[in-house]
Amino acid sequence: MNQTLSESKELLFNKAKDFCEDKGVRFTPLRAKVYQILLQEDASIGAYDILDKLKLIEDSAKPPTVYRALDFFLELGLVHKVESTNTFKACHHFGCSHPVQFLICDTCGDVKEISSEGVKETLERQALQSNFKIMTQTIEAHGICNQCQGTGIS
Amino acid sequence: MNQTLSESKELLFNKAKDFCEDKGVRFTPLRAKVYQILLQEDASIGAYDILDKLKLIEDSAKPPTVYRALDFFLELGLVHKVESTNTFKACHHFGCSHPVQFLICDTCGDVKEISSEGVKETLERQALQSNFKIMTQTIEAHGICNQCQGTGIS
DNA sequence: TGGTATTATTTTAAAATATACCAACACGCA
DNA sequence: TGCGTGTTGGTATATTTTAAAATAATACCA
Repeated sequence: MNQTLSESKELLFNKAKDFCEDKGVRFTPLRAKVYQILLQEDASIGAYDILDKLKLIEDSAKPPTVYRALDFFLELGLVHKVESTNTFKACHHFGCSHPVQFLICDTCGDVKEISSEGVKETLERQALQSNFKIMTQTIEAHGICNQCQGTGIS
Repeated sequence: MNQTLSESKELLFNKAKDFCEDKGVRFTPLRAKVYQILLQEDASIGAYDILDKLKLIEDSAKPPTVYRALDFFLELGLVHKVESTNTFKACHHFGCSHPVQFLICDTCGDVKEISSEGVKETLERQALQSNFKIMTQTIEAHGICNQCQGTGIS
């Protein structure tokens, strides 16, 4: 099947499929296609970019096609939304509950997901000072990734 | 002039005006009106809600009118954008350089801006482990504010 | 295997958010 | 006064997201 995916991503694809089946929700062919498109990206990707790619293999695809699939995955935690760019990214370690933070390179577009308990807890502690009870966190850093910083020393 | 603003907000309004004049940029009547609308809100407010309010006193207002004013204030740091809701909020302590985090109450809509160096630095430290150089941070917590949590004990 | 309930998909449409572009005007300065 | 820059006006359009209704597919149970 997923010949366009690297081996590690194919593993993730199968893990996602199993995850859905375990939960009793359906990993349909359409959802599979959307998920595969998401997996192909190291950057995060916009809904309409997904749509363009999807249309190549699924002529009937329309905006709601993509958004419904995205909603499905977002709900399950298999995909995250990057709020500051209105884009989406497959999560590489779903299943386990974990905090989410993104490092977004404004030079190459790459989006790295990190998962720091410390960051999450620091914000929680801070919120507690206002007696604010946090349900969800959106934490996104924009900047320059390792690759895009020259490695020269002087 | 600003009869609809409380005293503290009128102070802020004047501070913003002075801030612009000091910087040599123009705090025009149109911008003043948009800023006033922003100040009136404790919640954050969407661009089109601003537009609706602006139209009441400025018939010619169109979407670009609002976005231009918003861009102006965003650039100066007088207004922040809440990325997770596509809304905007006047900053209550511009001028001094400070980190920005938002506590967004999903019950009443209130948006509280906090400014924790600790949160900022914790994320920075975390990013450094990936050798990622942060330029800007988007940190937004959704949850329930103090007011909206019952105060009952049992 | 057939019936039924549920869930997914298709399709059309539109709402909500944001920008591009060009012309006209106004203000600050030479 | 005239020039240049910045601001506003106005039209149009792009982008992102959701609504709603009809149809189709699937799971599940008897």
